[in-house]
Amino acid sequence: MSRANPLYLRDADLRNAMELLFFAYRDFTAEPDSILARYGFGRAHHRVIYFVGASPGMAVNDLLGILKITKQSLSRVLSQLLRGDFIEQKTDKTDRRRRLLFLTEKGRELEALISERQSALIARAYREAGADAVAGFCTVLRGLINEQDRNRFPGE
Amino acid sequence: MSRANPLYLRDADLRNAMELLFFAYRDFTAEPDSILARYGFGRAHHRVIYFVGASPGMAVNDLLGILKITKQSLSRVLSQLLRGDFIEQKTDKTDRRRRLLFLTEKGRELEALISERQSALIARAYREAGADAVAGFCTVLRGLINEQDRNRFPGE
DNA sequence: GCATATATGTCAACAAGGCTGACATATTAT
DNA sequence: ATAATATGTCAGCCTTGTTGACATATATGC
Repeated sequence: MSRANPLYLRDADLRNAMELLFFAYRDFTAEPDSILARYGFGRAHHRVIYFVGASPGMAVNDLLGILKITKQSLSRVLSQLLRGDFIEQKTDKTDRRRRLLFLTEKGRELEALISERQSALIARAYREAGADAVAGFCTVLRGLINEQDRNRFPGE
Repeated sequence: MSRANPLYLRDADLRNAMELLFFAYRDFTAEPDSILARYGFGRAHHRVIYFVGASPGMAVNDLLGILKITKQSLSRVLSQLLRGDFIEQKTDKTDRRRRLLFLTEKGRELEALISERQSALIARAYREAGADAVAGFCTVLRGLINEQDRNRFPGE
C-alpha cells in the first residue's frame, strides 16, 4: 500500500494537515456551540447527549472511556442533564451497580436539532468532495485515532 | 462531480464522520497537551506559538482572526508567552500601531518539539492511508471550513 | 489640524469545563 | 468476610473562553 502510493511528505504537507484539522474542528463546533448556549449548555453537554443518543443504554463508565475525562468532570455535566430532564438513568438489571443512560424525549429533540446542523455541514462537504475523497477522509482520520478506539470504525 | 460520484449518505455515514472528527481531534491534541503542561502552558499557548511560527511577523489582529477569540483572551496567553520569552514583538515600521509577532529561539524550540510529535502522528496516518486517501482527507476537511478561511488552503 | 477610526493593551468579573484529592455507598466478585 | 467495582459528591484549583469599560498610540479622512 505505501509502496503502491509512495508519499513524499514535506514539512508543509504536515503543517497543512494540522491547520486543516484546527480550522475544520473550529468551524464544525461553532454552530452547535451557539445552539447549546441557548440552553445554558456547552460542548461538554453535547458530547454526552450525542454519545448517549448513539448508544442508548450505555453505562457511565463507557462514556468516561470515550470522553477521556474524569468522572468528576462528567458528573457535573451529567447531573445538569439529568436535572434538566434531557437524560434519564435506569439501573442495570444484571449488575445493579451500573446506571444505564438514555435520552429523554427532550434530550432526543436537542440531539436531533444539533445533529441536523452538523449533518448538513458534513453532507455538503461530502457531496462536494465525492465518494473517493470521503473514503480517504475516513481512512486518514481513522489512522489518527489510537489503536483501541480505532476499532469502533469500519476499515481494514 | 457529484453526478460522477453520486453519494448515498445515510445517517450512519454522517454520524460516523462526526465521531471520527471527535476521536481524531481528541487524540491529535492529547500529546501536545501533555508536553505543554510541563511548561505550565495549555492548548491556547500552543495555537499562538504554532501560528506565529508558521507566519513570522504576523500582527496581533491577524492572529485574532485565525483563532476567533477575543483580544482579552488572546492577551492573557500572549502576555505569558512574551514574559516567558517565547515570543517577541516588533513595531511595524510602516504602521507603528501594529505589533508584529515573532518566535524567539526558545519559542522555536518549543514549537518544534510539539510539531515533531504531531507531524509524526500525521505522517504515519498519511503513509498508512496512501496518497489518494490523503488528497481526499484534505478535500473534505477543506470543505468543512468556512468560505473565507478555506482559501488559506490549496484546492479547486 | 481636528475628528474619527484602528491596533493594541489592560483591568475586573464571570462561566465552562478540565483537574486532583478525599470520601461515601451500593453491589458484585473472590 | 474481604476486596474490587461502579457510581456519586464535596471542595478547591487552573485554563481559557466571555463581556464591559477604559486607555494610549497612530493613522486616516475631511
